[in-house]
Amino acid sequence: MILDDVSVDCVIFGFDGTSLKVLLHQINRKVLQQTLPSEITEEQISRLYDHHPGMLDETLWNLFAAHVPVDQDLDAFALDLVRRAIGLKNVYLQQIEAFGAAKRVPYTRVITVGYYALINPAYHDLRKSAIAKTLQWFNVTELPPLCFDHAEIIRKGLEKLRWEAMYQPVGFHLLPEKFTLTEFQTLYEVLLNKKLDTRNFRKKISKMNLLIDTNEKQKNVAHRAAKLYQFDMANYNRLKKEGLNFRIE
Amino acid sequence: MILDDVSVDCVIFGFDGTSLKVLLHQINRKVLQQTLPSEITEEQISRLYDHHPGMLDETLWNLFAAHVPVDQDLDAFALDLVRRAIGLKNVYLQQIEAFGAAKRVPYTRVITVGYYALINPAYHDLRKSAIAKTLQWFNVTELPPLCFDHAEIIRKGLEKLRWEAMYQPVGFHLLPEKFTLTEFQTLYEVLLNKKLDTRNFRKKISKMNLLIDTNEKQKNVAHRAAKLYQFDMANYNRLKKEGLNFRIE
DNA sequence: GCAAAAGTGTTCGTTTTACACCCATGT
DNA sequence: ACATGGGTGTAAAACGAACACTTTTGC
Repeated sequence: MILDDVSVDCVIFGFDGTSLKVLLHQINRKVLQQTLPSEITEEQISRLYDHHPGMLDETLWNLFAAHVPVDQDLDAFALDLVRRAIGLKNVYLQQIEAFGAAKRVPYTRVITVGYYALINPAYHDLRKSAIAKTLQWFNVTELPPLCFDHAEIIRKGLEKLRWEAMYQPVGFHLLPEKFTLTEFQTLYEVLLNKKLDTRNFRKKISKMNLLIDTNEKQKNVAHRAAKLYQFDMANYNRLKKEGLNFRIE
Repeated sequence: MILDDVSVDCVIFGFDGTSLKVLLHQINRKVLQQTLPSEITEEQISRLYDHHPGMLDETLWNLFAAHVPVDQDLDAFALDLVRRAIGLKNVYLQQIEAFGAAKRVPYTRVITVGYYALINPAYHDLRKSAIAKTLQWFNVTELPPLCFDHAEIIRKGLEKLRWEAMYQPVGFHLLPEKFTLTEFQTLYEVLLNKKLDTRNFRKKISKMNLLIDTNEKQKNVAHRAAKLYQFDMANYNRLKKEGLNFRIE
């Protein structure tokens, strides 16, 4: 059994080294069946379609959304949803907030809880996803027409991501496991939407002691190869207890 | 018609000049009828009671909560709820987040959206409230046994309030319209849970240009009377556009 | 005149900003 | 050898932390 009036919507953010992207999809009945929990009946799916005509509009794009099963925790269900969408675990997931305008979905009342996920697109072969054919990455600054209030959910998600990235090292979830300082800086320039001074940025980061030098370098680049670093989660947790305040702005 | 599986829970914070308080109440059937929207039938109230036995437990205290009417915006409904609880408008209200553990309410599935409201207790004669007899302010550090996951909602609300107070001047909503710098400092000491240096605090505040000197002073105090200030909302909005960053930590 | 809280400046160390050149690598 | 991005230090300014005494008021 699912709750007819409560859904979860996931904004999946990715960083390709240059710009911040959102993963969107277009939906059809077959895809919907794979996206929703297996216990859902044909009749329930039909009802969803009757209530969400926008879902079938081929000019509109969607976030990953599904109605919440009556017996599943909200957070756990949001994780499931991301897994079904892109076929992987270990995704960093945060709740954005609840969206509850009475008419956000026409014809029926659905309150949705927004989440955002951070992934590194290079890690994920989207062709393996069950709904691969309709998946596409969009630049956050150039979104296509979106279903329902999905544009608003993305806007709020982005606002929250920016905020969190400034005060907690969540940015690492958008990078490959091993990354260069330039990649790291570019990510923050994109998130904060402003240029940062390279020397000052590097000084700040290195004083934080949050990176492990892997002693590896980039390969096959047509310029001096950059050192590769890893995020030092263990040390971050240690320092956080002692009151470290991470801040990049 | 109300949604059986979606409710709103409001944490009402107040500051009495010394410590941060939460307004809680104990509930009975008569009170519940006044708290819920008028369209709700007797039969629906009975169902609520069947599903929420904790609500009638006289040893437990509650946040202000109600199920969401099918045709009302979530934010607007949360405001209504606060008004019904304490009988006033112009309350600062923020969403905390959605709480969706499958078993947060026993016997039935209810996802709740938490909000926090900031009020100044001196302004509000709680005796005028419809549910006055069961209302009580509790220190946030000395909460009584609470219904459901209300302790968790308060904890998260407090966390969010602290966070917002550090980076946005929301603290003003907890003070009287005219307040002294000492009151303002005490508020932030309570919110941040640490002592602040008076001279440095005053320097910082005055550099922000967010206070209007009312040219009034305290009266009938057994010591030098302090100047009274007002928050300069107009200037705050102007400065925010130019990129002021309010920060107290 | 005394108790109680209001109000005020300076010094010192830290952090932030601004800024320009040499280095390593692939072609 | 050249194009491309990687990597580094220093000086000046702004900011934050620490700290003690005088003023005003009611009793």
